[in-house]
Amino acid sequence: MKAAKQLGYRPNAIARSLKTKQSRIIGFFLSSITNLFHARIAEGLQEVASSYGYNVVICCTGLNANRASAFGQMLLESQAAGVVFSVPGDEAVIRVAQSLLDNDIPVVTCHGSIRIPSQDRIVCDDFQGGYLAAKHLVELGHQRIGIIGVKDSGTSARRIQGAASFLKEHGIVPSRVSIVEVVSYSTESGYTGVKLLSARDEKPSAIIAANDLMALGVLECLEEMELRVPEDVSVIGFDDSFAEMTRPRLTTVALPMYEAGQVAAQLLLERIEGKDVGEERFITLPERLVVRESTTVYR
Amino acid sequence: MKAAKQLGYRPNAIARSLKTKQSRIIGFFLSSITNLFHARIAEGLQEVASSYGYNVVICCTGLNANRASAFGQMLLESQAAGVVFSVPGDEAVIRVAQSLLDNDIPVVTCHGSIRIPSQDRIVCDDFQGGYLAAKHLVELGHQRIGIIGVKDSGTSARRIQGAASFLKEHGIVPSRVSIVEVVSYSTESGYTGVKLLSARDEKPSAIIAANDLMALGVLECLEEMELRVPEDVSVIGFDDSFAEMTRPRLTTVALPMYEAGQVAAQLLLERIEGKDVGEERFITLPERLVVRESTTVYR
DNA sequence: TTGTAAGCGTTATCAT
DNA sequence: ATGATAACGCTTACAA
Repeated sequence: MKAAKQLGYRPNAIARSLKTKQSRIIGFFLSSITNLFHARIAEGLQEVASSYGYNVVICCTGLNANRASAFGQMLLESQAAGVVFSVPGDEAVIRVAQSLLDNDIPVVTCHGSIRIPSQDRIVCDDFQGGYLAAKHLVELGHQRIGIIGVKDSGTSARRIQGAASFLKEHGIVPSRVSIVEVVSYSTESGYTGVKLLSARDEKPSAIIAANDLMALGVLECLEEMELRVPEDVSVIGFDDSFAEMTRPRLTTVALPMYEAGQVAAQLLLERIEGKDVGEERFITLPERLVVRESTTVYR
Repeated sequence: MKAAKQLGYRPNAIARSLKTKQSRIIGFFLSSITNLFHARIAEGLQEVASSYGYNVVICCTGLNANRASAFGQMLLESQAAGVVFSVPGDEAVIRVAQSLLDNDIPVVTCHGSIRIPSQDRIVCDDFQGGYLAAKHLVELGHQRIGIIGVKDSGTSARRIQGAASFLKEHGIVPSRVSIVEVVSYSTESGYTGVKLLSARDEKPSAIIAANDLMALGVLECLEEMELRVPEDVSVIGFDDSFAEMTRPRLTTVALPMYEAGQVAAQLLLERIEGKDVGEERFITLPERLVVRESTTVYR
């Protein structure tokens, strides 16, 4: 040992990997690291991965099938220890995940499509998030609630269900809650959502938008209609992405992405190290209400 | 070849690396991937790296010395092909970069501290960015310009120099440009910057803030003072981070971070593949003005 | 052109 | 306990 230290000996991880038939690389599939959402997952993932001596290599697919396949190929050739997916369930991605699994490489999805074959899954509790949002509004005295959801989005649907569930349980009369659906998670959609809502009989005193981007559009439309936020109508978003940057600052439901990344690493590492965990595990993480300036008591 | 295909042969990258004494891993040092700035670099870096068959592993130091050293160790043991630094020049980081270099692993900095030993460096042209901002304002007819810089920041200083340089060249009388310095790149600092500016004799009709976060604070303070943006005063930021999200949307100077990441990869790859490039290369990338809603013609 | 063998730096097995 | 040896899957140099 003394001689080793004197000579500045450093073990060669490559040689070790050749013998053990496994590198200490964890692949992370995401569409773009530029997305705050995925960046938070990546950070949590890398934190616990590196505390265990594993490295995470980012695989930004840009939703491109060829790129996804190339990453899969590379991960296979590099004898990756495990991989986590945080992407939509495209054909190519599904094939990649399957071939990884076929080669005994553990796979978990973190906020990824249910269509991706994987051993463990981590998701956020959308239902509870919606529930929280509605609860907040009702506690502030609001009775007429508008909800802007996104068509064909499971996440949006679950958020709406959660909100509707709370509203029903607490005696808010169904005719006073208006639900409209728009086509995408965008500022423009939030804007048109408000237009749709104001065409209804009951004008809401509070609006739940399916994410922050849409809430921004809501803010904009409301200003044009000369309604003040929060004095005239309260607004709440989801994600806690840039909610600190809007004026008024957005009240929003925050998603525990950093924690999700950590949990993903933990579960993956257990599989990698060969722990005898059960079959498929399904972890759902609680969401959290962040109250800022866009909501206030009714009247 | 036919047999290989039939049997589903896949070359083993580990074995190859053992022989060639070099893995196809590129390390990327950054404080946090959650920072849009670095995320953009990472994306550019990864894009060209993977087109050459290299993988990038993210090393989020959180500005922590131990973590930085651990990543350095790991990169050495993994026989990393090269590494790029995009972090401040702390003691530990400097030591890491030096030991990498000592082991013949190419190192480049991309928007990193000048104190970090490295073969090539990529930076954005702060001076030209400041120049562009001032030019835009003057072309809109503004004559009384306020500039809010950040103390002890080289970037901020260069931006101010660039702006001042344009102003001087184009006959704006020096007494009409007010420069104040605040302590940090934050919303609060932007806010106090405006207070400082309005204590001066010449009230500016346009304000240049050292980044978008500060510009947001400027917007806020101006609103409190019942000055409209852009009708009463024009505001311009730097970075193009969340400039699309403010109301009014911020005119800002965008930094080519994605491109910087691509260039970093290119230069690094040239070194890795043993091309005979010169000594230290110093690339400075042009910035770009993005005109949105917070600036308009004077009066 | 095709084939054979040595060696990269570990880990694991087997004698000592 | 300690030490020698084979094997991991590739690349490369050299021989046929």
